[in-house]
Amino acid sequence: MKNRLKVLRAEKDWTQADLADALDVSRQTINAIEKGKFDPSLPLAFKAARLFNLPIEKIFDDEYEA
Amino acid sequence: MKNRLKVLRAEKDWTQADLADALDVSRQTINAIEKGKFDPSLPLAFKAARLFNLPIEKIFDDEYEA
DNA sequence: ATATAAAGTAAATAACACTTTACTTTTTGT
DNA sequence: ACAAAAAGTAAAGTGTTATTTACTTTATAT
Repeated sequence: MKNRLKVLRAEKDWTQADLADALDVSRQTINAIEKGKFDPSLPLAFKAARLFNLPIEKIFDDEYEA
Repeated sequence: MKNRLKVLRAEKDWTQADLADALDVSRQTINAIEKGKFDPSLPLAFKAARLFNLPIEKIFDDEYEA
């Protein structure tokens, strides 16, 4: 699943480590999600949505298949 | 995490099995999610949102802690 | 150019989403 | 009351999300 975390981070001038701290996950988790290695859990997606004050759908992009 | 699946199902007069079929998961998975035993994955949440034509936040309710 | 910060990557492990099978309890209809 | 459908529950197993530690590569600043 694609996401706009890198852009949203850039807008706030945050490093991956900054975002990781804000979301209470490891820096590697942020990196893996940004690189599309795996999808965040729903609670983590909610946390990101609250942090950026955006709906989940405006951060994560589920281009649906079948 | 709370959710409104039971109500949304009722509005369409669907059983847990009907919803499970529509979302391509097992009936037990629907039951467990409805009973709050675990949270759906983000892709499954997106699928439910599409099915009910609602934003994720209108189906799942993450009352945030800390 | 070189030091430093940031980002990328990888392996091992832990935690959780989801499945299958199977059984019990509750609800609904006649 | 009774049968049938729906919902609830549980255990064992699989795959994925997320963690930690640690190392390499890329970007930034002086």
